[in-house]
Amino acid sequence: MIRDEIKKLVKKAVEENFNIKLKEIEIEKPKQEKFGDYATNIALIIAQKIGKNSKEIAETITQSFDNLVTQSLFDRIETADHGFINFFLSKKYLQNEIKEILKKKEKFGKLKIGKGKKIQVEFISANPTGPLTVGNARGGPLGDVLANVLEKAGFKTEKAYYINDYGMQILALGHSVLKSKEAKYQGDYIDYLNKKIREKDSYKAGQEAAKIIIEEMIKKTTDRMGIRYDEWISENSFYQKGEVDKVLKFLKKKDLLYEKEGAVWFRSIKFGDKRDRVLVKSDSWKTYLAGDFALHKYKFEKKKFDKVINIWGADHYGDIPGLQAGVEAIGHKGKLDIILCQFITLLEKGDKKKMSKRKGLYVTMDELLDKVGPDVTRFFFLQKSASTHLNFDLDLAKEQSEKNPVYYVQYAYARICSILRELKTQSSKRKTIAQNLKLLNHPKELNLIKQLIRFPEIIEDTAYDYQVQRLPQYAQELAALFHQFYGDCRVISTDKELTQVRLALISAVKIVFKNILDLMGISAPKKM
RNA sequence: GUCCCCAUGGCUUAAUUGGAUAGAGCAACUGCCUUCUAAGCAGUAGAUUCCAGGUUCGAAUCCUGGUGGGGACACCA
Repeated sequence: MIRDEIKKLVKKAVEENFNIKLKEIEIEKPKQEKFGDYATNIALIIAQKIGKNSKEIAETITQSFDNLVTQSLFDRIETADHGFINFFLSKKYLQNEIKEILKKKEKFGKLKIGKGKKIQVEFISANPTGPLTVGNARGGPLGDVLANVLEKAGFKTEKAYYINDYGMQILALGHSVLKSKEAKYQGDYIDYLNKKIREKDSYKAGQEAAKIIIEEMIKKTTDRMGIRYDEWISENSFYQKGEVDKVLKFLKKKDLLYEKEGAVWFRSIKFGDKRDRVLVKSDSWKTYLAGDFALHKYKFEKKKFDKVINIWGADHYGDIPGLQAGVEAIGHKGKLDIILCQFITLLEKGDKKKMSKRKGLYVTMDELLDKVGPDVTRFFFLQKSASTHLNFDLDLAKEQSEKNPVYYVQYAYARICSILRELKTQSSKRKTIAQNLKLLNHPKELNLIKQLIRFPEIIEDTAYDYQVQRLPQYAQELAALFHQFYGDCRVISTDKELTQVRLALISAVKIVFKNILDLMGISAPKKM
């Protein structure tokens, strides 16, 4: 990655010229072309530290790069007004990168950040008490794509769905299925389950119902969304295997449990929590948190994940300290990251209503998939950061689907395929890797290459900060640059050499499109 | 009451985590199809980034105080 190269160069230059040790250097992509392809603000940052003018510092650093310009990596390196240092990549460097991409193909962008490390992303994990709604499935595309990105970054990655098939909501489901007085859930699926289930015991009926809901409803929906889980983990299985009791015993040994008012409490205050948490209620049922401890012990010890990412709804915000305390207590501090997804507010005839399964007030993911299809659905959710509060209106989603940017991206891909088909009919044998890459001189061509070489940076940044919306954004930018190129530069022409290098260029663009679409789990149509 | 998240053109939103002139899409308006797909391209218009202070070379981003919306404060999950 050229960005890494620049990072190293700047770091070295600063350390040599100013005798400062630096941890990390930010190399950014300036918004404006005139500020170069890459830029660093390092001079402004160290100016205060060493009490010198930032512009002077920048100039000193820039001067130490003089020999590099001749190495043909950069056309020029400039210092700007405030002390920014701007790097302008050379044409030669850009042209040669095409070869690199054609050689690596689908492995282009593959990094080694996570080499030798196992990571798990757990997402959706909605209670098995009804169909998936657009609310609780919001984390689906996010988690799925985050896991894909981490895999690309070199981690050994797994995707998991945790099934809460133990506890009061299962009992409530059972009551609902049996149509007893304590029924809480309603809907057609409850009627269906009522007919199907013979079991008369409420809790057992609830467990049976949960199993059916997972198998016949939730799994089908996640399949339709294009999500393939590596593991469906049952909470109840931890009880059956005695794993929950084991964790409790372990904590007791460490003197982290105590009894109060007939319940068993966990001393989470010891780990920075504001209050202690109940693990065993006075009615002897275990709480959700107790199961979660067993779950995370399983994740870290049995499955040996070095890092676990859980994607939760914002309503679980209050549970974070308790779980983090537990993770620390069982000896895995710092290995758990939790991403909170903000809520989706349902707009119904202009009124805002919080979705509620119990009230039967929700839009199911299946409805959305029926109306707009999986590609639009995924793109729609991927574009929005997890912290965005979203107003959701099915009609608006429908309207937006018709003009969804996903088609813009897919259309670019289809156009490339179309050109490649056309070329195939014209000549059967053509070398893909061109010799005359220096013919790629048009600004639209160079801009396109600049975007291509950013692809690995997108993977790197997202692997660190989990901001998945960067992917659809990148894809749109790439598509825009391709469409512009398409407008100005004909690929197929009478100039055979030019045709050949442009063929190489669009082949590289195709590779990157395929890469990014695969990461997002969105189809790459050869025709539209 | 305490804590968390959010507020960006008419709408949906982004901003490389403090960087240079706030970037897209939709909607509106003007051009462009006898040449590889017009689901496209080129262009116009539209923003005091909720308000008021503060921190500094520099703020949508950080701090303080408000306003508005969502969420959490259980022996529910």
